[in-house]
Amino acid sequence: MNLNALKYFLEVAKCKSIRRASERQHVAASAISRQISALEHELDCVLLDRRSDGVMLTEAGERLWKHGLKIEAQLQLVQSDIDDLRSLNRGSIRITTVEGITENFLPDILTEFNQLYPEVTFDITVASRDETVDALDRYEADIGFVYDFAHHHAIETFAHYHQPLLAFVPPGHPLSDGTKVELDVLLTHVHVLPDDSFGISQLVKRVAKKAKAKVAPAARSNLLQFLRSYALRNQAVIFVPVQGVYTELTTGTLVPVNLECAAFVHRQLSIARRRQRALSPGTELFAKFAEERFSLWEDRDQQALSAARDKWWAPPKESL
Amino acid sequence: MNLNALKYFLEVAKCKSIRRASERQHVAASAISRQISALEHELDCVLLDRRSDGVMLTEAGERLWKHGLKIEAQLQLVQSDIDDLRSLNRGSIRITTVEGITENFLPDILTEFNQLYPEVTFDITVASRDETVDALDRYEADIGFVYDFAHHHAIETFAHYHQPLLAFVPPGHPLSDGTKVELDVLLTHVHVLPDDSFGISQLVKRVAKKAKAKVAPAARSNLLQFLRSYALRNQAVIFVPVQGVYTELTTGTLVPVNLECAAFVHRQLSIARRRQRALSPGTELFAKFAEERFSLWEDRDQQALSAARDKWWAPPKESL
DNA sequence: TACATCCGTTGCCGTTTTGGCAACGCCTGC
DNA sequence: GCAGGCGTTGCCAAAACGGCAACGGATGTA
Repeated sequence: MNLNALKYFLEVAKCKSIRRASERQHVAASAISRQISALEHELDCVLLDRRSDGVMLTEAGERLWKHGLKIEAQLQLVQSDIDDLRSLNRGSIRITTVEGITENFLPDILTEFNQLYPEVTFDITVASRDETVDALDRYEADIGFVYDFAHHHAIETFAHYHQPLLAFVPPGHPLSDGTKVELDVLLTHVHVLPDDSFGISQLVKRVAKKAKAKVAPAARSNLLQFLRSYALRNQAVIFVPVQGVYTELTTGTLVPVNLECAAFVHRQLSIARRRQRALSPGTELFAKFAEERFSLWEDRDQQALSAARDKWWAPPKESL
Repeated sequence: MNLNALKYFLEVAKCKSIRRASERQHVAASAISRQISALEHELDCVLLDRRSDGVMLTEAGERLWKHGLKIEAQLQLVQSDIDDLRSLNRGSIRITTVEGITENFLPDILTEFNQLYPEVTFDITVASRDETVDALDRYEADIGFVYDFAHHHAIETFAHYHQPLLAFVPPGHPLSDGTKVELDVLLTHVHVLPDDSFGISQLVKRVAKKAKAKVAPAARSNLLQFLRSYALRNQAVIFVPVQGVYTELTTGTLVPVNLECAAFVHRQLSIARRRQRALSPGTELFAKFAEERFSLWEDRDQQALSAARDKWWAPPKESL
């Protein structure tokens, strides 16, 4: 088998077109056409279903694609594994992550990591949980960060950052003084939620349904940043873990609500990786590094939260 | 990277010589020399330590070798995965196994499997436990059978065939009538043992040491078949699981000894495979097949054993 | 129906890569 | 000092690759 042919085929599989693949690979379409013909002959099967508007993968093509991605990843690994020998630790780490840690935790640990290994560069893609999982599955990302990951045949998680779901309001909100409140009552206030692709939204709805409370967000978005800004301007309740509003919490632009909800406690951020895939030494190193930082940041979150409570919440009644 | 270059390199790594590799690959030595130079240039490292009598792998070479084997295995997998699409299930399954199941269990299930999938061929290598593990680790075998496998970073076991260790003697031996005997007494009789690379030998010695009994085999061998033949001719005790003497047990040329030893009970045969390695569909199929046959053969072993006891052992005293 | 447009394929031909051969330099053992 | 290994290099032929332009087929449009 010829690696060039495989490379072309993988590009065609991505583009679903020989012509587009030829442009992206900077070769003539005929070259790709021929290489793939040779591949088909060698494997004794038809890889592409030629249509008038491009190509579709046949079942055999799908299988070659699946293996080809793996082989491609393996080849990249060789280079970094040998580079690692000179303890250069250069190369790029591709991270796909869900939003929520992109403002503090992630930039912070990346900076810290870069101080130790300046030659390492990062390639960060922010995406939904499902897209993150897909990117890992397709070897388009080396590791990923996801919330409350349940199960996927090809993905495994291996480090956990405990991040309970909390509710926050801007200062001045009636609940900003630490008044104890149940979820059903809280939801009668103006609130915002992420869209249903977020675990947060699904969780809040599930718990609300049990409590027979009505969820009627004043705004929904696939961008937490928007929800924060909206909540600030509209005195709305926002549901996020501390990390999602860490900056606002420490600067006093958002205040925690005194909500206790058992179902919200067990949320966690995890590092995810593709099963049956070896990672480059640098990526392994970074994963370990991130894992170590998890507990540090759990403490920071907790401290920020306590400080905010102490600052904003009225002293408990029994001490009055 | 060029697959041809990698292929040459892997051959060189195996042969530890460019010339020998060139002969095995049917190309000129100069071609290989150049390809490897190119590879070194591309990876920016030295792969081979050129000596007067051949080459040695450098550390970088070792790493490339490790990855290369994996990539090679992946490539083979593509072919069989696509072949499998036509449900031909052809191709070869490479099995490395320890001795002991090579006379009855293995030929039997292979025959049975071949009746279902006639296009599959087998490549059986009998080796020691360590060699079996090595073969799996180096991708030279697809799956393996080993006894009492403990731990190896790259190998995992996934099906178990319970095979207690027993003692057998030829008919006419004083212990052939089912006289209950302890290990220390049994070892005062003439006995034979496999060499120390066998788990059997290690286990018997360990237990004997605890019982302060002396192990002094009249014969040792790395071939069970020899030990059986020797035991038969010399009225010696032989330690094996039922599978090791299944034929002799059913034909009445060997008789079980009435030995009870708790430490001997938990031995098992397992199927082993390399971690992080996908197997061809046919191999997966065969592994499942073998696993299913395990329980059937556990029953057969048990029945053969019971039948032999009923036939040879004197009735228990209390019934006299 | 005729035409334009997009697709993948094929024939031709120059370029690049690969491999065979023989000579070379090097080391080791006799 | 010489013979017999080894890997490497220069030279040249063979093979593989890729660009270009023309072609056949499918689709959409006037």
